[in-house]
This record gives sequence, C-alpha cells and structure tokens, in this order.
Amino acid sequence: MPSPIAVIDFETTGMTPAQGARATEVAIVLIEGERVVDRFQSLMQTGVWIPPFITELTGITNAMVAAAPPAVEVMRAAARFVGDTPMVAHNAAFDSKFWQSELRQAGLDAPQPFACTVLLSRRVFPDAPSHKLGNLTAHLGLPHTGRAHRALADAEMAAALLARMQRELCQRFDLPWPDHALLMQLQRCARQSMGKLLDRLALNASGAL
DNA sequence: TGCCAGGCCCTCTTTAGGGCCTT
Repeated sequence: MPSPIAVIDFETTGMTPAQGARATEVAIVLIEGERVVDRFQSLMQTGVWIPPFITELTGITNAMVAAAPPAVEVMRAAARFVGDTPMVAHNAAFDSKFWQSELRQAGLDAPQPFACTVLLSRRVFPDAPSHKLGNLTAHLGLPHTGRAHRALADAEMAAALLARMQRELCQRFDLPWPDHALLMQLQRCARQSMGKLLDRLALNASGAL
C-alpha cells in the first residue's frame, strides 16, 4: 500500500504572506496511490480585504469569508487532518509559505516536507506546452474537477496530476510506486541527473544491482 | 481601493537575464 500524501491548495488575498497576504480558502486531498481517501476544505476569515481582481479570479468574495470560521480554527483543523503526512502542492514555494505562515499565526509548527508538482512535471513532461495546473491537466486529458481557482478543485487537479506522474514513472522506468521521498529527490535533480537517478532505480528494481 | 515576490529553470550562461508558476 503506497504511503499517504496530502495535496494542498490555498486561495489567498495576494502573492506572499511577506506582504501581508492571507489565505481565504484551503483544501487538502489525502491520496494513497491513485486513490483519494479523504478531503478537507474550508473558507477562512482573517479580516484581510480581498481585492476585486482576486474575487474575479477565484469567485471568493469578502462576504463569503466574513461568514466563514476564523482562520485559527480552520488551520488547527487542517493541521489535525494532515498530521505528519508529507505534502505536495502545485508550485509548493507558494503554498508552503502560506501553510507555514497561517499555522504560525494559529500557534502551530509546520514540520511537513513539501514536494512540488511544477518542478516534477517539468522533469516528467518536459515537452508539455505549459506547466500551469489547468493547462497541464487538460493536456494530459485528466478529468475536470470543478471551478478552477477554487481550493478543492485545484487540490483535486494537483492530486490527479501527481498520480498521473507517479504512474508515468512506474511505467517508463519499471519502478515501484514512487513515494514522497523519491519525489523530493526527483524534483531536486537537473534533467540529466534525473535520468541517471531513474536508470539506477530501475536497475535496482529489476534486481540488476 | 492596489500595490506587486521569489524560487526555479533554460540558455544566446556561470562576472546574467528573462520566463514560468502560484493568488
């Protein structure tokens, strides 16, 4: 049984917590292999104003978050949901910063390691015309999961993309189902060294080494 | 009501610049 991975997506008021941006919605999809085994989703109230262009992008309004539970409450529930499960996000540099920032403001640590589906997809599908989440999932023919730029739909898309890449790695290199540690290793490789790493793993898997 | 980051990767590179990706 493949070990679980938590795929997360935040909607926010801006690009970075360093400039005062806060989360407006979080969704987490727990997957084991290719199977979604659990989901967590909630809007959250931080008191930070949502600019109109963000509302246009996400559909999330100031009225919606005003009626949502406080961010501290939501993040504590999210942390309980994730536990120590390793995490994945599409452009993890973005979501991991909000994960750390929102948990810190809720008085919690964020010890979970993050792997990134953007970095991985650039390795696994280097010839894809675009590595934006929506474009890439459409290019690969993955199922439509709902309104783009809502947290749960995007987390489900990223989870489907991750599973597709893991299956691709299994088939292409005759590997066992790649775990989070291997995904972390792959995302850090330059394209050539990724090939060498996978060749070595494939030889290992075949018993040749 | 609105400002606009940062890490990664590629290449016409490495004493750098520009594009991609996330909201």
